[in-house]
Amino acid sequence: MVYDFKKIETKWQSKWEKKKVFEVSPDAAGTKKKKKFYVLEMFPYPSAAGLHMGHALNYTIGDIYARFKRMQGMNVLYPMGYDAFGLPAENAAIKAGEHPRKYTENSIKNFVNQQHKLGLSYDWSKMIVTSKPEYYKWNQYFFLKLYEKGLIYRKKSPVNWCGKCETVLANEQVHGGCCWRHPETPVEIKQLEQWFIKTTNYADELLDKVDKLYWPERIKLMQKNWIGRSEGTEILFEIENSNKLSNVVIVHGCPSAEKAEYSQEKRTYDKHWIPWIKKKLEERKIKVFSPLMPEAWKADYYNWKKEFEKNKIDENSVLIGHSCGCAFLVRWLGDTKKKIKKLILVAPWKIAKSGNAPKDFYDYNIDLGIKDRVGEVIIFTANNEEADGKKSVKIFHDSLGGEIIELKNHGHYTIYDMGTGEFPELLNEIIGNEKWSIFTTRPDTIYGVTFMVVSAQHPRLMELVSNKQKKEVEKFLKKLKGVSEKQLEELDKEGVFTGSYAVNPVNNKKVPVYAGNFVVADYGSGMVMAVPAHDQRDYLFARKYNIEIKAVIQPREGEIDFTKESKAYTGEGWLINSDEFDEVESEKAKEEITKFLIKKKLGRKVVNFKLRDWLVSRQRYWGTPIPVVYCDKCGIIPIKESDLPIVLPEKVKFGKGNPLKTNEKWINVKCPSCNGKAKRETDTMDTFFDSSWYYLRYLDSENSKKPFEIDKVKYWMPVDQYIGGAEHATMHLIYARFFTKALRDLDLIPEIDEPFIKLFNQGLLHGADGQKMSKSLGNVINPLDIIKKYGADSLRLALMSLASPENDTLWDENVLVGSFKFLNKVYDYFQNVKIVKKSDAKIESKLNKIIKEMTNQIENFKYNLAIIKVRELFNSLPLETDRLVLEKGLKLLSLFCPHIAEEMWEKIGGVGLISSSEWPKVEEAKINESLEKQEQDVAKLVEDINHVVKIIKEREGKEVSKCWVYVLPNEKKNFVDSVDELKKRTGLDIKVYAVNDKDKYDPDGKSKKVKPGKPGIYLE
RNA sequence: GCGGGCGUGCCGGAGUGGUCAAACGGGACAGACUCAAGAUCUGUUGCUUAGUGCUUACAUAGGUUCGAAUCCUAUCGUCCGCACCA
Repeated sequence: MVYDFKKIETKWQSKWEKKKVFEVSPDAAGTKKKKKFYVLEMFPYPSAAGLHMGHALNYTIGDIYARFKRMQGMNVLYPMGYDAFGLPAENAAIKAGEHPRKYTENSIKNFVNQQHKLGLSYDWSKMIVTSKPEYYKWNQYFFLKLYEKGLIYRKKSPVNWCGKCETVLANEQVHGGCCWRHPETPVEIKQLEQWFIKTTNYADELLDKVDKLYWPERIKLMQKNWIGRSEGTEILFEIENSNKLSNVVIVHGCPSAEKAEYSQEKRTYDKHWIPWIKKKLEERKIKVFSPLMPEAWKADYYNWKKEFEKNKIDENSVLIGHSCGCAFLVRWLGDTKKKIKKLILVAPWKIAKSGNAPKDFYDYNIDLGIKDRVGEVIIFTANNEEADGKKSVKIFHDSLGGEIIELKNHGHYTIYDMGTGEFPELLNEIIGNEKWSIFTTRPDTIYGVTFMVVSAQHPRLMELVSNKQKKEVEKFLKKLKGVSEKQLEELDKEGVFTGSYAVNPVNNKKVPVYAGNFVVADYGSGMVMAVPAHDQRDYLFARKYNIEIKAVIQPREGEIDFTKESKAYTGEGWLINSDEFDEVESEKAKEEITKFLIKKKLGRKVVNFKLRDWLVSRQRYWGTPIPVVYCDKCGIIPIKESDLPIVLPEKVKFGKGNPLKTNEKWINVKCPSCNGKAKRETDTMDTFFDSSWYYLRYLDSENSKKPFEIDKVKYWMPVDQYIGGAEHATMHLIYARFFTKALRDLDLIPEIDEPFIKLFNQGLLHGADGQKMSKSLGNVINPLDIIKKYGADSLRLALMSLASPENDTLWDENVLVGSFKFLNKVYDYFQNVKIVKKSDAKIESKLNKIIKEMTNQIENFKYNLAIIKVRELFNSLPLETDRLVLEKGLKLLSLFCPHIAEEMWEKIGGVGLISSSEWPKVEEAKINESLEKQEQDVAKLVEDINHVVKIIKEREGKEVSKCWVYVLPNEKKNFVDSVDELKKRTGLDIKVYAVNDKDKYDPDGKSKKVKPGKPGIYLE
């Protein structure tokens, strides 16, 4: 007979739902006294394929825990939701020719249905779906908050571009140089303007607090490695750039009105810092022009242009503008599409109403292509600049990027503001930028520097390249582009000479600067000092290009001789060839050389992190729109909070790339600031943004006024038990931890530092063949098929008995069948059991012992062991048992197999639902160990001795008279005290030794066989 | 390359100093029930001359200990994470 699991399971699933058994709230009657407990599983990414076995495993683990905590009397929040945005849905939808929203909704429906069938005890009233405006509105809200706080910024940066996805990938989404979704597609490096979140601001806290978490050690380790803190020294190297700038052209601003003294001869209106800078540059034999613009106070662009173009401008020119001169230069650069080396804007102005030049001089659109043609952009401004000046800085910066330098009390940079015509900061920008910093953890090897390497991906690489080497470098870069990143990893260390030299600050030695393929552009400064004698990478590079290898660390033992050695010496030792630091121990030399450099203002101690800022822009449709607009006049303007949410347009045309970009209707908006023409940002957010705070939204999922009520956060947070796969060890868990801290500092949530106190990682479930479950291998087991054939209870039981949940395991059909058989047995038992008044003491003892063990095991996720105990219990229950024992036994089973437990509970007349019943308490008094334990004492020993004496006599016909007894040290006393009795009862001369006694006599090695409660006996 | 995990009987897997020839499940074998099969139940499942037995066994080789599957060292195999982070 097979029990009707189908009927039972649907019956109880609908009862639970109807009675809202699992719904909770922080203020419900009677729950105030209860302790809260928040159980959370990593929410799934809904796909049309539906639930897979890994999901089933994960959720069963969480469900058992939630049921356990509930029965223990806690107010348990156990919610479920869907991480519904993202590329795969968009791609799948495109492929299927339907809208991603529809695709996602269908997938979710399917998931919900399947999760119900598993008997999971979620509070469905709290369900969230991240692709709904009611959810992502708050993404946009948080984005604005973070932006306000300065935690979000835009930066042009080399990004990982996947040609298949047609979007940018986070560093974390690049695996082995390829897209994580398309392992065969190598990632290209593109330079794009991107939104970043300053996760690095929290690097220290993220690292420090890892230790406070009750997480699996390996996950903590992965987090630490990911954050990758390393202490070292930053050292300034002067670069002798052979690529001298060709000329400098300075454009002055315009005066408010014509005055008599504005003459060519007197040049009054450019008399700020311009004469001084001109003089300084000429001293250095740098060609400088500062044209005097015709009718400066009228500022006609075309007249100015004519005058300005009398100067020859080329790729090595530096252009400097002051005030409205900046407006001129930027317009001119857009107009002529000229390439230049550097653009310096001093106190720029672009606001027509307050500028001195006519309106049309300012009102033009900035060409966004300028930043690609200008090597470097620097903007000087001041803390006490006028508001419109500051606004202008923002407008220029939004379009041109570059660096903003804010000096104190420089106002509008007139001679009246500054009180002097001297402007050394500017001079420095023109000629003195040739100092590059590098990061090293080995300052002790600085005397061994024989070359420098700058990353081939470095944005400022070309500044270092001399005209002579230009072709070589470009050839090298082209070659690099040709190989995929994947190959690049296996590639030799390669590079090319840039034509520049660096000067070693400790001994003024000139060393060549190479561009290399093995230097990471965005770690440290993107340039390294190379010490081939003591760094393996540098060593290989030096060998390849025949660069000098200079040993500066002498090992404590032996010598190194690079005519013989084939690898660098990276160990410790004492210094050689290092001037005054000779013979200093390398560890000590790190300190001393750093101190020396600090003193000379050429270095400082720094901490570097591997953690990068989080790139959140995605060029795809199916995500949260980033809530900003681009205004021609105002630059980047965030959308007003009251205008949220920015809803994704429903009608979209999918073709190449981001369909938002071509949606004219959606893109064109009015600027929230000036009401002028503006365009929407078309990038959407990385879906990790959604999952970084979803655990907070569950607490108040219906709230339309706020992302959540703060009181609810206070009550429920932090998550007490988080459950999910190790695949999220770095990305999701870092972002979510960052988010919690950022929201805390924005005062949006109370003082909660960490979102997930405890984390449990379930192991991977492999196919029966030991391979990953995958369609192509044909070893996928669909949970729904199993439920149909054996029922959810059997599936849950089998999944939990396969192995310890934290370990990887293999799917085993036999275990499933065994589980099913067991449940049938249980069912049969309850059909036949006779309920009596009192149970056997042995059973009571066993039950209580099992309750005790199981409570512990479940608390620690040792579900597989707990199940063994349940089986043991039911296998030993006699057909006559009392109600209490049966009820308690069923409660133990109910965590794993809730449906059959409810059914049997009802059958024997249990009160209410077993799901809402109380977890059985251990009655210690009923545990009677002696019922099971075998005693070992003196009497038993006598018996054993006599037995052996008898055997020896029978076998060998020998009489024995002496006996050595060996016992464990801690048992010795008991036997030594009874020596007389032993002698009397055996008639032998008995000596008792502890096994570690030195003077024992034991030719047979019997003492080695001694175990607790089992002495070794040697007879003679 | 760096970091982490794992390696147990025919199989899946417990066990992390002694009560371990090793839980529990599956399989296999034998028995009971049955005309028979299935289901169910019981027993056996390292070797053994049956002994308080074993120059037997927890990847391999050493070591620590009275005693090691368990601790240490090295090696091999395997899986995972990061990957040129200076």
